[in-house]
Amino acid sequence: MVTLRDVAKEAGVGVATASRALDPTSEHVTSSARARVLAAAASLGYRPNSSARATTTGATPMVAIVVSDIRDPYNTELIHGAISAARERGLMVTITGTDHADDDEVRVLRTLRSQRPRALVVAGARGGSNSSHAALLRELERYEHDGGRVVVAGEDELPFDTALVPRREGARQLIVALAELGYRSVSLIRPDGDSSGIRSWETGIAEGARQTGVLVDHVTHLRDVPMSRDGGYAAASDLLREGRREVEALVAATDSMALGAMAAVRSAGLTPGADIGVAGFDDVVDADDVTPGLTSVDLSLESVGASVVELATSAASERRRVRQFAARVVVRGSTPPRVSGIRR
Amino acid sequence: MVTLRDVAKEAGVGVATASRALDPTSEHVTSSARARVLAAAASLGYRPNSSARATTTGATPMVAIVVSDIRDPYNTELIHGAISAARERGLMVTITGTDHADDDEVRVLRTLRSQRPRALVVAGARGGSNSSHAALLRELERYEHDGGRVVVAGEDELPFDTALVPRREGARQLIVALAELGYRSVSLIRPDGDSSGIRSWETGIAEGARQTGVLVDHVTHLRDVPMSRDGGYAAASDLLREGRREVEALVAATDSMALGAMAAVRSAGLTPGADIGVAGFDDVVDADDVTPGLTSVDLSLESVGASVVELATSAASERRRVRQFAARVVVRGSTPPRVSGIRR
DNA sequence: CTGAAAGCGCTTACAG
DNA sequence: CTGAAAGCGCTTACAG
Repeated sequence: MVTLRDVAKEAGVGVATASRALDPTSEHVTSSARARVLAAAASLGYRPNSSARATTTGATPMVAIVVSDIRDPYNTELIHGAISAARERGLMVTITGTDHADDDEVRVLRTLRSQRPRALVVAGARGGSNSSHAALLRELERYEHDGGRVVVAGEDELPFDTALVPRREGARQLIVALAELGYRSVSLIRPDGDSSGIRSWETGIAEGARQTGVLVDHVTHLRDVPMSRDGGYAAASDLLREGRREVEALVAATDSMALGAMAAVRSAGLTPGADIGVAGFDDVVDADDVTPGLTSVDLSLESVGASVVELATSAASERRRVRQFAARVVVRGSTPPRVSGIRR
Repeated sequence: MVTLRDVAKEAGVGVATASRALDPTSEHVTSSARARVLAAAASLGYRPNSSARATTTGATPMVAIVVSDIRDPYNTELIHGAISAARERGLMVTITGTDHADDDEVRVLRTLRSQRPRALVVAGARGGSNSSHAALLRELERYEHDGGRVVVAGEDELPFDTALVPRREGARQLIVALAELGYRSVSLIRPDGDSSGIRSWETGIAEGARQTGVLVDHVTHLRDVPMSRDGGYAAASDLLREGRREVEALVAATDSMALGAMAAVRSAGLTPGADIGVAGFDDVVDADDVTPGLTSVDLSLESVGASVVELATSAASERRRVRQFAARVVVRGSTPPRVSGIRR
């Protein structure tokens, strides 16, 4: 491996000068010295050893992102925004998946501390026990205490700089949009367990309901269902079997649950959209590819991802910063206009 | 930050002993010394500085993966396999996206060399010019020459250890499956441009055709279409407009193109499946969520991802290793059985 | 088995 | 502006 020493020798300067010449922000170099060093570096194919640089300066050019599952398009969208923003700043992004295990998250964080990343990004809404929450918090605080930066992407639930996913606002807008389409009564399809993301969504739904007068059936599902396509299918099946035909639309907490609900509607011999509206949340599935297209809410996840990197790299501020983003309802065929509560 | 020195002092041993005690593979430590060091490390919350370790040993605990677009489920599946395998080995995975720009890939690789990752994984089939291919190859060889490992995930087109995505075999099996379902004549929907991935797919299709006697219409599309849903829509629309009604199925190079093709079939007033079969490739979309479900080919991408890490971490072998994986056709409603060429 | 010492490749006061 | 030197936090022969 060619080292700074080699470059310095080749350029006929000391290693200190070579180091300065290679640092674009350093001004204490004659331009001729800089030119010679740059030429030497190029001809030798020199690449600074960033580990060595990191042990000297204490700062790594990495931002570490912890997500539950890297296959989830929700996370992927966010990560994509982060990678682009990181690249603009000459940083690398490291991804770790916890596979949904809460305690694993703590373990992963501990491992990550070895890396001394410039910032640790925790993505996704937390649910789960208070004890795991406390353990997580302790680990993150320890990290910040050691001079690292912690940034949260998702909910406003941890005392660090946060890029907020606009779930509440998005859910509110969705109900408003449905009201404008003529829906007067909807039923929620949601996973069980208590996650902050779901809470935000419900809060937004309730706000929209209050604002528009839309009736929201906060039915407790007959069985516990997971946040997945199958969960949506199960919950919607139960609901339809109960025969709550006064419900004009199923409003699901995620797109995948909504897709499951659509399948359930079909299994019940009904047509999604025409007979009963279905709406999702997140707009990450290729909602145009299902039939009918799925009405959903775009949560600006790419911007959230970019913001996370911006927060991580900007000068630490004395007070906690919280970034807001816009949500946007995307109406598609799964929620056609209704005329005064009567099926079209 | 607490350092090894602090741990050693706390445990009442020298820093060398502390280092050995913390290394599970080192045997030259009394178990009592080790116990004291471990206790000290735990109570101090010590985490080894992996940059420092890396500058000492020259080896980083990172595997860097370069993909075109991190949002592509194809890549995501592969990355997920890699992350899991990496975690088992105590390694981290770094992701970089090139956003499909070939020369960007070279630039990214150059940046990555600074990181000195244990291995560089290049994922995805290459297309493009010979010049960019040459530049890429040069960069990778330089990296290997410096003692790094290069692993390719995708096609057999670069002279490094390779985990092969079973495109050829998968395409062959698909045609065989279609033949068994009664299809006698299919038309290909493929993107233009010349990529090794598409070439493999076509080779497999041709093999299947030879084996089964299925007629493959290697029609050149009327216009250039991209490898996307819209591309599939455009190509299929042209084809249907031409009125090649003797074609019994559209076989697309990717799932997204197939979804576009399905939409085109519908726009033409036909029903996908019942009137004309549609098949995709990769099985990464939630093919169950479209109606009818999309017949596709599972390419074992998660295994490919895991294999990449295995190749990257196993002892370097004097000869190049190529790993093979199985493909599996998943038949769904978009290709119902046909009775002797007559529509059911 | 153990510790002092050298060395990994950088950066950055410190004196010229 | 420039270079010799110290130091970042580790690991690992080298002598006990």
